[in-house]
Amino acid sequence: MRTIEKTDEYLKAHGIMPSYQRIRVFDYLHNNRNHPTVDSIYKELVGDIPSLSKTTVYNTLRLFNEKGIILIINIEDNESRFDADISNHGHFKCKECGEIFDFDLGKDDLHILKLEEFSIDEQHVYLKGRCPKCK
Amino acid sequence: MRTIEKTDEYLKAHGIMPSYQRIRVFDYLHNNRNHPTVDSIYKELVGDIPSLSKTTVYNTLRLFNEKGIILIINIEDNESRFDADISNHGHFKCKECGEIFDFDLGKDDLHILKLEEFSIDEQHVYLKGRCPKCK
DNA sequence: TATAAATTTGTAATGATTACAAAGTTGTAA
DNA sequence: TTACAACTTTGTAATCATTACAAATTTATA
Repeated sequence: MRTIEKTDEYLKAHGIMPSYQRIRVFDYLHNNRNHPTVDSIYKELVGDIPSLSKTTVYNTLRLFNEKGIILIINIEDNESRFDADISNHGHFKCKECGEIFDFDLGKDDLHILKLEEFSIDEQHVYLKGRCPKCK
Repeated sequence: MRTIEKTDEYLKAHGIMPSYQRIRVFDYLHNNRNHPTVDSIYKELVGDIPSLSKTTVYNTLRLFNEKGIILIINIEDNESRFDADISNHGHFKCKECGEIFDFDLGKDDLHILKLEEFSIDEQHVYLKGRCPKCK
């Protein structure tokens, strides 16, 4: 479990003022790698922070993404998911159980060779199918 | 320009009853490879088909996707786009001009090697950045 | 302490998508 | 041809994630 002190420094180092709500949202993402939605983050935290507003969760996640400390995962068309793991990796969603799995992306990035004239900021790789358990 | 007769046969061959609306929606997608949204498809066709309903466009596109003759592109989080090119390719969106470019995907699919236990139905690769013109 | 700036909060608006039922169309069998 | 069933289209209303906005609260600064 990441301590409050460490998150405090981490947010400051990325130009984010470490308010209590922001620290709690980041800690939740850091400790829960199951790619939660806004709603699940809110529902989990509002028990501890009764005053918490869903708008604050939205604002906070947008800020985190702008500052580059989280990724937004749009593997579903109706709801965004969030990931504190900002390393270069892809996501697999099982159509049966709904779970989302991480997987490494080769460093080769063959397709980028064909896009030399383009400058690439973001890369999203989404796979869908059945996981080993559901197959 | 694809003729109505050819589209008629193509839809039938994929188990889709070729109504006039379905033919027109498919022809539009086939002839316009700029990854249109529901709204732009609707706005374009309703001039020719005054009775057209946006619900029909939604229903038609969902059916086409279920039958495997179009792809749904969710490179944007707020609106889906549609593509009659069902070959294995990725999409690049320019953050400046908004245009979406196609690019080939290597057949190697390195990352899939690490997912041998998973069965993969769909693969989506979305890149974002600046296109050559806007860079 | 006082004041300005930043953050949080609740409510209302937005907008894409879906649900649903009525109306219209097409196919089929007698 | 006619009647009936199945399918398709249409319009309206509902859904639901997200955003806009302004008031309230908290924090930073002088």
